[in-house]
Formats: sequence, structure tokens, C-alpha cells
Amino acid sequence: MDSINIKKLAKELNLSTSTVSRAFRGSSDINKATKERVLSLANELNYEPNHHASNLREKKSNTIAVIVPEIANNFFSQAINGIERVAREKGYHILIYLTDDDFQKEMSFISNLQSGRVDGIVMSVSGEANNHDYLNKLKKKKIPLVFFDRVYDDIDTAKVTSNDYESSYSATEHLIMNGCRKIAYLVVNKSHSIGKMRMKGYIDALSANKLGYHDDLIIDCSNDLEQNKKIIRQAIKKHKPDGIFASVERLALATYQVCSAEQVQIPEDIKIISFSSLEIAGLLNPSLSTITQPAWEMGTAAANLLFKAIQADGQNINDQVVCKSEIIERRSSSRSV
Amino acid sequence: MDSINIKKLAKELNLSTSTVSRAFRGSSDINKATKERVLSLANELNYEPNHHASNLREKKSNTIAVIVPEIANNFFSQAINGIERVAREKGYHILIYLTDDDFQKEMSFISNLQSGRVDGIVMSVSGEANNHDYLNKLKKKKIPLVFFDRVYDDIDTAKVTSNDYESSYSATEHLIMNGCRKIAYLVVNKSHSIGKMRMKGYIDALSANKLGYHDDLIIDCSNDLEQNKKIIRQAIKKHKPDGIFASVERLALATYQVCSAEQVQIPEDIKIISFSSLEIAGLLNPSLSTITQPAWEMGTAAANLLFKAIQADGQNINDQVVCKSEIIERRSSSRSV
DNA sequence: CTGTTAGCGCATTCAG
DNA sequence: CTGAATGCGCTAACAG
Repeated sequence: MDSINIKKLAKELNLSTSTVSRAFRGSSDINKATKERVLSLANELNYEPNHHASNLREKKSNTIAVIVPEIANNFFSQAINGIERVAREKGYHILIYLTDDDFQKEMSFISNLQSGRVDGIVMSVSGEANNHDYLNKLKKKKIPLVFFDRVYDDIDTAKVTSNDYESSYSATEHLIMNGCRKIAYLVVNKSHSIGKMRMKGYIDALSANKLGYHDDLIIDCSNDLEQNKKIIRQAIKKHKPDGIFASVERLALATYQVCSAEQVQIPEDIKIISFSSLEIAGLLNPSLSTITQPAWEMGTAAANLLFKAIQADGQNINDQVVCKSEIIERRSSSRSV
Repeated sequence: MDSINIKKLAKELNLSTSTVSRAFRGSSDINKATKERVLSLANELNYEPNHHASNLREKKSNTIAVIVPEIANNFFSQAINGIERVAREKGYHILIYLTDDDFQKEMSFISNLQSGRVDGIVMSVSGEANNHDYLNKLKKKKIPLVFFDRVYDDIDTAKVTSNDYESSYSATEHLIMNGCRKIAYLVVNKSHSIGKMRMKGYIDALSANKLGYHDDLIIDCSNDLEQNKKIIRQAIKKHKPDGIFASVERLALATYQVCSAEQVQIPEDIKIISFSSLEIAGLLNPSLSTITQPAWEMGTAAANLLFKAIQADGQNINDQVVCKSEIIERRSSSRSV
């Protein structure tokens, strides 16, 4: 009754459904006048071709999935912004999935996405130390997959990362140059590909500068703010580092809070540099030195790779794109006077 | 060939497609043993029921759309987080649409969503001073709509907002109590429902305190940082306000940058308070006094209203939920000593 | 340029 | 408890 479909529209116009359908597809095989007649009535009756029907018929969804650990996070929201930009240009829709860093959720999302709901997936992964076989099923279904930022090294697919090793190395050297001799490394998950690369840069920079590294100074944190503050407070009290390298933004912020509460002066008592996509790092007290990944660009790069694969009929590709992070030195790591 | 469907699965099991289908639906009308046989083979063959086919058949999509002006924004990303939480619990999928505050895009998204792609829409609107008739078409299609934060007053639908008027009033009074006599109001779009409410709170608080308001102190800004800095710099130089009330986070941050560049001391020379969802407002230099909306709660509230409508068979509802913002006084607005 | 026909994959009557 | 048959709304041959 209230629901309009192609049949009714056709009857109304004394046309066949195929002609009506043609009016909506790019198909040039149609008289211009009738096409306009169709579109005009369609517009009037507020008709839009049913998405499920055409997708069922065409075996494609014009939709991609974006799977990320979290969204209330500057890096990811900026990256999604970039992905959106590319997808929208191609007329694609975007489904968002948040894993909360829960590997189970990731698996369940992926498994559900085998249903033809999407033509491709962009993902920043969650559970490193696991079996990633479930991802190979996607290949069989010709659903291309592109990793960005956090990747699984053992899966052969397109990846967009940043030059984490080099940035870590440089950031660590920067601290050393500015006088640090005992630099702690704050990490959330050492087994993540990213955690590993960043840590390696840190360690190599230490030994290149004859500082060596101590297990004690690798501080394992979590995703919980209060817990992190506690861990960091203890680490600072116990080991008295003169420099802190935070591998993740939230750990630098937790450190700021701890230092402020404990009256530890930044950068006089302790210098800090951190991976961070915070746009207002310069407004913090003191301004925070950052290694900033090009989040938006990484998003667009990942999306572009995905569409390349989609247009290649779902053939998975394995391009590897590495984007350069920028190190911005601010007061938190400046040389004490 | 490689694509598995219900028919092949049925043949493989020597069953009819209907039986296989029943195994996947809640339907109790099936032998437990056969059900397990089906599910087990399905799992092995990596079969997932085709989403478009079942949605076409069932006339529902298990998907909702979230339309917001932007995503790289603390308020919206936290709100989306809340929406996601509720939707995921219900087994729903989430499509994201970013309008970039462009009314044309908003209209085009909405029109496209008539295609049965979604069962409902949560939206924070973009173009106030326009004709909103296109939204009424959704009702005819029984696609419920819930506004949150930014709403159209002339559309009769469910809305989740925060107590903007009261918070603005209190925030303004707070500045007055702390000694401000000449308070500028920074706004992005005066015609937005929100812009209006917040401004009204500001104006009423001024007059209640016998300060009256001057057109000159209502500073119209944009979404472009550099432009805003210019506007704010000029306003400060010309009118020398001793207080600034930013109706939107980004304007407060622009003000910080201007003050820092121009050597204007906060809070000594000028006090600032702002609507903001920045979690680290306390770490800024100086720490920023904020009016913080319960973004996550607003998201969950909106999603809950939407599902209420969806479960009522798409009957639009018009519940009005008002969430309370929290005013957090920090150093940026503190009384000078 | 247009109409006829068939079928995408699944869920649901209706029989049995 | 299971199977056969029908159609959700649309598109793409294939004729004409």
C-alpha cells in the first residue's frame, strides 16, 4: 500500500519494470524522454530502488566495513575521516565495527561479514598472539582486506603502516641528545606488531648510544586510566627515569597526570615524548613533544588500496604502504637550562 | 563454484533448503540433531546466510544509520561510541555518514536511505535555516528518526539534547562571579537550535546581572582554524573582553592559541569557559573550565529511543530526553588573585 | 529503444 | 518435524 516499488512505478507509467530499472542504472540504452519521465515520477513518489534487491541481484553491496579497536581516539577518528572521504567519492557506504581490543569480537565481526554484506574490509587489528586463520576465509569469498596501523605480519594482504621503527629510534635519540640517560618505555601491548617495532627502535637507539636497556624500564600498561596512573607512578618512584617514551598517546597523558599530582616537573625532572595524534599537543602544560602519524593519509591510503582490490574483482592485493610520521619537538622534551 | 549458498548446503546434507533455513532462524520447528548437523557443516564450509537475500525477504536490514557533522570531534566520537554499544547489543550494524556540516549532503544521505538500507536513523543535524520537508518522507516509509544534540525544532520526532540553556546561563554567571564584566560569546552558527539556546542562556545571565549585552561581543566564527584565530584576535584587540564564553570546543582552543601568541594571560587578562568534551581539559595550559555534555549517555539514549521506535514497527515516537551537562571549573576561569 | 523472462538467495506458507 | 512451492524487488540477457 504505502510501499512503492519498481512494479508499481512501471504500471503507473505504462512501462515495463526493465525500462524503469534502466532509468536508474547508467544504462544508455533508453530514450532520454522516458528516462526523465521515470525519474520525475520516481522523485515525486519518493521512490528509491530497493538496496537489498539490487545487491542480491548484482552480488555486490557498495559497502565497506571499517574495523577498529576504538573510535574515541584521535588517531582512529582521523583515519576514519580519511577512509570516509575516499569511500564517499566512490559512492560507497561505510559500516563501523569497534572491537574494544577484544579479539573475540574481531573474529565474530569478520565471520559475520562473510555474508555478502560488504565488498571489502579495512581493519586495524586487535589480537596479535592468536591464530589468524579465520582471515583467510575472506580470500575464498573474494572479500579483500586491508590492514592499517596495527597489522598481522603473518597475513599476506595489503598493509598501510607508518615508519614506526625509524620514528621510535629518532625519538629516543632526541631524548638522549637532550640529556636523558635513563629512558623508560611505556607500552600497552608488547606483542602487537606496532608495539614490537616501536620498542625495537627504542632499544636500538639506546644501544647505539651505549646506554643499553633494562627490562625494568619497559613499563607494561593497560587500557585503563586509573590502573595506568598507578603503574606509572610506581615506575617513576622506583626507577627514577629521566626520560619517558610513550608508545601510545594515552600513556603520555596518564604520565602528565601522575607528574602533576606528584609534583614531578616536566621537562626539568623528566622529559617526555609520545606517539600522539592530539591536535592540541602544543596547548598542553607543558606542550607535548610528539611523534605524529599521518592518520588521515593512512586512512585514505588504506581505502584506496581497498578499492583497487575491489575493482580488481576482489582479487586480494598485497601492496605495502609506509607513511612517514612527523616528530614535533616541544617543551616536554626540551633540554633543561 | 567457490560460493556456498543454502541450496548447496542443503544438497550436501540431503535436506531441503527450508530445513537448513530453519536451522539458522530461531525457529524451534526443527529437530535438534538435524539443526546441529546443519550448523556444524555450515561452520565447516564457512557458510553465512546471505544478508541481502534474507533482508529482502524479511524487509528489514538490522542496520541503522548514524549521521553526524564530523567524526574527528570528541563529542561525536564519544556519542557514536554510546550508540555502537546499544546497537551491538541488539545485533544491529551501523552505517556512518559524515555531513561536514553540509546541508546538501545531509539531504542526499537521507534520500538515499529511503532504499530500505536501514531500519532507523540517528542524526545530529546540519542545516538549520532550510526546509526540512524531506525528513517527513521517512515517516511514510516507516523509518524512525532520532535527533541528538543538534536538532530541528520544526520536525516532530524523538530528540535527545542537553540542558544547553541552563548550562550557558550558569557558565556565564560563573564568569561574572569571578569578576568578568565584558564577556564575549564565541559562536559558529547562530541559527542552529543549539547556538540559539546557548546564546539565550548567555544573554539572560548577563541581563540578570545587569550587564546587558552588546552585539559587538557576539563573535561569529567558522569551522576553519586559521580564520577563527584571525577573527578572535581582532575581537580581543578591538573589544578587550575580560571573559570569553566559547559555545564550541574548537573556538576555545583557537582562543588559547591566539592568547598564547599575543601574550594575553589566561585567566589574569581574560577568563575562558567553553562547551567541550575534551577529556584532557585539565592538562591544558592553563587547565580549561568546561561545560561537558554527557556525550556517551546522549548516544545511548538516542539509540535506545531509536530501538524503541523500531520495535514499535517503525512507528515514529517523539520522546524528548534532556541530559544534564556538567560544569567543571578550572584555572582558565578562576578568580584572579 | 522497449518488453518478456528468469533467477539472485533466502524464509515462509502449506501439506504431509 | 520436514519438503515443495512461492515470491521478496530488482537486473540482465534475449528478443523484437
